[in-house]
Amino acid sequence: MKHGRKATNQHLVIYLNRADNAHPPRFGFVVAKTVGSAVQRNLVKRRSRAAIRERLSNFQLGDSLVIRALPGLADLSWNEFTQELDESLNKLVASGSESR
RNA sequence: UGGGUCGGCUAGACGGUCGCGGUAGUUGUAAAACUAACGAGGAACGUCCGGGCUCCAAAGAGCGCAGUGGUGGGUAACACCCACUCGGUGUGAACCGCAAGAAAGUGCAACAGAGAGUAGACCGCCACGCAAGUGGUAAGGCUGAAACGGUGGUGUAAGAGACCACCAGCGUUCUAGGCAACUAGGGCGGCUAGGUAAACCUCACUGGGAGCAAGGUCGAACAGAAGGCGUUUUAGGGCUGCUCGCCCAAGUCUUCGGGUAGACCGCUUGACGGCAGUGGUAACACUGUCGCUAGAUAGAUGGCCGUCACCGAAAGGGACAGAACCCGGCGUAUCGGCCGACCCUCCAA
RNA sequence: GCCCUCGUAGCUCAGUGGAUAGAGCAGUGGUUUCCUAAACCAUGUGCGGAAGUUCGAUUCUUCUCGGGGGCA
Repeated sequence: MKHGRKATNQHLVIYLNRADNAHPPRFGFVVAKTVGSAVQRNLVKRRSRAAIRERLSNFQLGDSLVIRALPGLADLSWNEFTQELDESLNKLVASGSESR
C-alpha cells in the first residue's frame, strides 16, 4: 500500500490503492490488540466484513483497500460505525477522481 | 416477617432475509453450484497442577534437585474430590486450616530488658557487717511477640516442686472403642523439656526430558565460506546438574552468508454425553440402552426486520467473555433469573 | 497454542527476615552572582495488588494484575 491514499477518522484509518490490474477488489482488515479483547476484535472484523459487502458495488477491478481499526471502535454502535466508514470512503473516492 | 448458610441449574426465546465454516448428498472434466442437518463457554480465560498422545534406542541405577505432607477412601492421575479426626471462627446452619517431626543435629530472635536458651541476678527480700561489701534466694517488680508450670498450703533467716493436695502439660505403659488418624479411662515416671521447619534439615511417598510450532509424508527453493575437534588409540551426540551403565557413531560443532515458510496426516468417538437400574454414607464405580455433539489455519457466528418474555415511570438497557491436540481439576471474571435443603429471628398456636 | 523472565523514587539501578529502605541523575527551596550556568546546603517522592507464615515481610509461600522475550 505504499502508493495508496489514506483517510483518517477518529476510529478508522483507511488506505485505498487503485491499480489497472484485472484482479477483483481486495480488502484487508487490521485489528490490533489495542482495540480490545478477543471478543471485541472479532466483532470489529465481522462488522467490517458486513459493511464492505453492502458497499461492494462502489469498488472497481484492481482496487485494494485496507482498514485499520483504532482503539474505541468496538464501543461504537453499528450506525455510528457505518457513518464513519462512509465519510472516509467518500473522502477517498472524491480525492481520487479529482487527481485523475 | 426479616436476615443468612450450603448445593444445583440457567446465561433470553421464536421467525424472516442477506452472508460465513467444515461435513454429507446431487450435478459437473474441473472450477464451482444447489440441497440438508450442524457450527464457541461456564468459565472456551489464567496456564497453577495432573494425565492421555508424540518424539528422544529402551525409559536403567545412584547422588543431587523439585514436589506432596492428619487418617481412610475415590480416580488414568493429581496439589483435586468425598467421608472422618484434630485445632480455630460463628448464637446457629455452616465455614477455615502447606494439619508430619523442634528430647537427631545446625542456625535465627532487631529494639527493649537483669536475663532470649547447657538460664540469669538490675531493683527487691534475708543473714553477717559500723560501713564498703560478702553470702543466700528467685516469692514480687520491670521489658518484650515470647521470661522456664498455675492455685492453695507445709516449710524457711528469707525463699524455692524442697515437700504436699488439686489442676494443666510431658514421657511411657495398659484397657476399651475405631480399618486408621484419634477418642475415653487407669497405672508408673520425672518434676516442666519454650518459639521458629512458607530457616537449613529429618522422615514417608512421588517425579527421566521435551512438547501438536510434538511428530510424520509429499513438494518447492538455494551458494557457499572460515574455523575447532575427530576418522577405530573414540571426536561428537542421545543426556538434561554430576557419576556409572547403555546406545548411535564417521563425521560433527561454532560463526557468517543464502534459501523456503506450501499441501496432507496428526484432527476429533472420547478416562464422551443423556436416561434407567444396582452397589456405596459420599466422592464414585458397574451394567443396560439411546445418541454423535465445532474443527478453523490470519482463523468460520455478523448486518437488517418482526413478535413475545426480563429490568425501567419513560428514553432505553441486557454481564463476564471467543475453541486452535484432547481430557480431569484448581484459581480468577460475571448484569441477572430459577429450584432445593437448612439455620437464626419475629408473630400465631 | 506452548515456554521463559521482570515489576523498588519522575528515570537508571542497589539491597535483602529487624526498627526510620539506599546511590546517581532529575524536581523544589535557599546561599553565591549584576544575571545565568557551575558549586554548596536543605528537602519531597517509592517496594505492582491481595491473602497467608512469622513477634516482625521489600525479602518466604500462594493467588492475581501488568510488562518484556523466545519457538517450526
